[in-house]
Amino acid sequence: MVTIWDVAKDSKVSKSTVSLVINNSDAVKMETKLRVLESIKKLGYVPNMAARELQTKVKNILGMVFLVNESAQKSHSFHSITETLFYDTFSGISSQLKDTDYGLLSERFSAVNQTSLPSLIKNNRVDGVFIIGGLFSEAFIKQLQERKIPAVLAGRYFPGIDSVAPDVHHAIYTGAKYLLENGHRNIAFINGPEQMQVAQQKLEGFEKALQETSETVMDKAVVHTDYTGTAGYQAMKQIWESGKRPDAILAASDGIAVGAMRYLYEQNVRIPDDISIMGYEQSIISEHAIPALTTMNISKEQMGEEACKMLLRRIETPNAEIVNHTVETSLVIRDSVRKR
Amino acid sequence: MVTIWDVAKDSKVSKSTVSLVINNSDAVKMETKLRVLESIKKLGYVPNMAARELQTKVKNILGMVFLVNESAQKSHSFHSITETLFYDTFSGISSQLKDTDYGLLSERFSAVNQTSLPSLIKNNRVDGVFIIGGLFSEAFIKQLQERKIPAVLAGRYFPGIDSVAPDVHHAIYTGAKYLLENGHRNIAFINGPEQMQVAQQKLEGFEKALQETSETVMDKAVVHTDYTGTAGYQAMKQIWESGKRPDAILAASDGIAVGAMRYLYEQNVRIPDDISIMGYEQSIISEHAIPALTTMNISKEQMGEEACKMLLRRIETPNAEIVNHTVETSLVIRDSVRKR
DNA sequence: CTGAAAGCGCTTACAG
DNA sequence: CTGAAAGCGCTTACAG
Repeated sequence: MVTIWDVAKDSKVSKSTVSLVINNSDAVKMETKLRVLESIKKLGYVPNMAARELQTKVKNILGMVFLVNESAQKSHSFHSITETLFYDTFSGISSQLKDTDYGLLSERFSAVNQTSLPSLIKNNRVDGVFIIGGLFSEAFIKQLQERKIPAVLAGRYFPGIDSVAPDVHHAIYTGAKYLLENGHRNIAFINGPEQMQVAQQKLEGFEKALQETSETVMDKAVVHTDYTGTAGYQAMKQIWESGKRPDAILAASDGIAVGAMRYLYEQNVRIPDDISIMGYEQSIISEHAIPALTTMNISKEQMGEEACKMLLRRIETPNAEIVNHTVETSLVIRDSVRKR
Repeated sequence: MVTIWDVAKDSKVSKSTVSLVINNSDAVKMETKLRVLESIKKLGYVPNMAARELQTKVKNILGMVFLVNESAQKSHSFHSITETLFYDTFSGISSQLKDTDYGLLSERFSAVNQTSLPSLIKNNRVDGVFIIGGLFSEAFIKQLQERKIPAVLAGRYFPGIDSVAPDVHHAIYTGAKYLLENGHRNIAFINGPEQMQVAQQKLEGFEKALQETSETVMDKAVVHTDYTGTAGYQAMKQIWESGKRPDAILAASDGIAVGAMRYLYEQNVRIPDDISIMGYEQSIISEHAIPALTTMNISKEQMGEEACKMLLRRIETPNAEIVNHTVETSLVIRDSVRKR
């Protein structure tokens, strides 16, 4: 292995000088610098990260903790809710890290039922960490804070810690509004699990949109379920069998939406001819649904980018004020909603 | 930060002894060992990876290079082919790494048009590397080999280097066979890009199945296209407009299948009543398609697991013989194929 | 502007 | 079974 010492010898300077050159110090005469750079290239020298870290304490590695369910079910079955959050956020972070020296270390971790920390953090392998997804408990966050490791949450807000999350309330509001604008007055809202804070925000967004409509809404139905295809299917079935005939469905996730579409398909109800449907998340399945699903884009990739900027900032200035960032959402109009 | 020295002081032994304990040497008296372990727990000592690496040269980090298209398009649009390969392989590798000390460093990299290596490798940050996906050139593999870094390919075979890949030929053969068994005799095969080796294997698998049928196949159509939804849509359109009316479609990817389904949907052709369709890959979109898509499971997660075992083995014994592993594929029967 | 020296926190022969 | 010592490849004051 070629070391700083080999470079020093080759360019006839001391190790110190080589080090200064590597670290782009301007305290080196241009002539010397060039000579050293020459040797570096000639010898194919690559700095040893471990040696550097031992001195500087900076690892140049960020951690990405992807929160998953304890029950390690098949990653993308019809029952799954993880969908493409991981990949999208990863892409966002990656693109932001492209021109830095940081590497990205990833770990799947279940943070709901346990108070321990990901080994990434426990073993001190990262300078800072992204927590992806909402599947964490308060205890987990407390642990994280005690560790005093720079961290930012991506996907869910939590007080007292940096976070980036979509404006859930506004997103659902926008979706509902769109349905209303298209003449739908009998809307069924298939929401997420009632006990989750996010579901509450979604409900409020939905209600707000309805209230702003001057014409009275004829009917509405709100049902709570999981964010999965199967759950959406069951919820739709329940609505249908209860005799309700909404003219539009607002789903709290693309998974739910597609599940509902499946049920309607089986009942020979045509979308959007007989009923309009609107998803939430802009995941891969919304784009590939038939008909293509109109949905809300919650900018997961952008969330990753933003999270990355925030973490880098936090590492630089550990005591800066906590920031809770909200990411823009937008309507993605495709083929599942029709004017009534 | 608490170091080995603090532990040594606390348990009244030398640093050497503490080091031996940490590394599970059996050359330490049980009594001493216990005392040291006690101190470690008490002080919350965590070994400094950098210092260890500086000595041992092992980083305990594996790299995962995810091959992407140069044209950095939206990660999961209807035009995308990456789909869930990344996440599935990652899951497989992760589960295999769970009980080891290895961390997993990831990087997106475009390896088709350039001969440089991922920075993961260039900067010497990993002990070994997974190359995920088939989007690499021969030059890339050469570079990799010159580096002499332990590496295994996941998703595509290449001579002279460890690899895990599905048995493409057999998978498509099985799919075609299934269509045949269901009485279909007029099958259109929408294959991947003609110049890709994989597409060639797929074609052979398809042809083989047809040849084995004693009854003569009435008609068949083979068209080549990209592995995307839009490409599948266009290919189906082309077939349809040419006047062909196959009774079954065999698609070389779930993306293609769903694209074709979209076109058929627009033509008011019912699946599977009027036409059967079969995908390939068992990606998230096949499970969520309406009707749910019958497809071939190419065991991406298992591929990740296998790749992981292979890489670990390769790191242990660098000179062992090259192995090219083939992973089992299986038919996933859902709702898009009907007996004729 | 450049060099000598100390030290980061470990591991690993080598003595005893 | 345990300790003293060297050394891994860097960075960083400190001299000059």
